Amino acid sequence: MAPNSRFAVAVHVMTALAYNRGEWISSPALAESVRTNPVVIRRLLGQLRRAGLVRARTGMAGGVRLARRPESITLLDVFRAVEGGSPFVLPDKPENKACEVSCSMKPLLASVLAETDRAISRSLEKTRLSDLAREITAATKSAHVPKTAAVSKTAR
Amino acid sequence: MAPNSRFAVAVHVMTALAYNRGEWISSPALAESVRTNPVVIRRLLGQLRRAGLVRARTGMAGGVRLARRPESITLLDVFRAVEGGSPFVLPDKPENKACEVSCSMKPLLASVLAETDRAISRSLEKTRLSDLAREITAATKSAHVPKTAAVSKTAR
DNA sequence: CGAAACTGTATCTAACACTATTACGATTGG
DNA sequence: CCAATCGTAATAGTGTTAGATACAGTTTCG
Repeated sequence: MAPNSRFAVAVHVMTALAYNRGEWISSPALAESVRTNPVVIRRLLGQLRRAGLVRARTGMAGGVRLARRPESITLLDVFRAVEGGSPFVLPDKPENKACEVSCSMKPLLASVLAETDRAISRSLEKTRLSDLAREITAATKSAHVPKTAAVSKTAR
Repeated sequence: MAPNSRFAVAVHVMTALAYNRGEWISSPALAESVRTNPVVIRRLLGQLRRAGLVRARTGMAGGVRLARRPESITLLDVFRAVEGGSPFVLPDKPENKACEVSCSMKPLLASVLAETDRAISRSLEKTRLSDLAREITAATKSAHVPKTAAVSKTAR
């Protein structure tokens, strides 16, 4: 799979949980929806669980559901849970003391990257899981589908 | 070094060139400022050159200088030149036709990531190379330094 | 009770990306 | 001619990620 698809997969999973609000969904079911391995999903769910975004239940008929209302969870919450921090990093090389540019660079870069992070955060916090779930409902309705009705919502 | 430090190094290099406006700076000199290998710098400069941001001159006393005025180059130009596109990617797995969420996910994610990219772009295009060069001048002045004056501006 | 279906980890592997380094041909100035 | 440079190729080492198998602990249900 693509490298660094964690955020995309996390949004997919969280949206599926929001769409199936209240139900306990298993990692194999989510894995089929994402088309990946259940363990990959469980690893991701571990991060989301430790961030307080989902609750898990063990045992048969176990699975995962959102820990909070989908209206109160934004993509920024998901992003923070699964991506450590900035997608860009500062090299941690020591500065070259003989060079004026090198000596001033670190704080300069830090402020640039911090501003970029703020921009990303502001963008992501505009979208809530409830928005995405609603869009899926709309897209599904507009598609000329349900003859069999009551399709398994995620898969299986 | 840190993975994905290309953007940070590119900003460092371009700022150094803006600070030494008009002069031809060699890749070994830039490499000392960044504390990395000259070839790493030359590879990066290749991307910046193909993007029309710098000009190179071969031969002894060769090197690189900005191709345009530092006032007309923003960090977005630098970003576009060295980072392909979005820091996040969509997995290219086929969707699960039996799942409503999976079927609607790709366009949804695409629009979310596109909006994030726009936010990053708007943030980066606010800063011009001339801004950074000026900040280095200010930082260097405020430091209680020049007794020896006329320090080699980059290094060596 | 016992089988079945989960979660949560640990571990291993293969693929991939990135940095660093060495090497070499071509170019240019002194 | 010689030295310093660019541009590029080839290679090695490192780190990250997804995928996959395995297994202990938990819970439901017949």
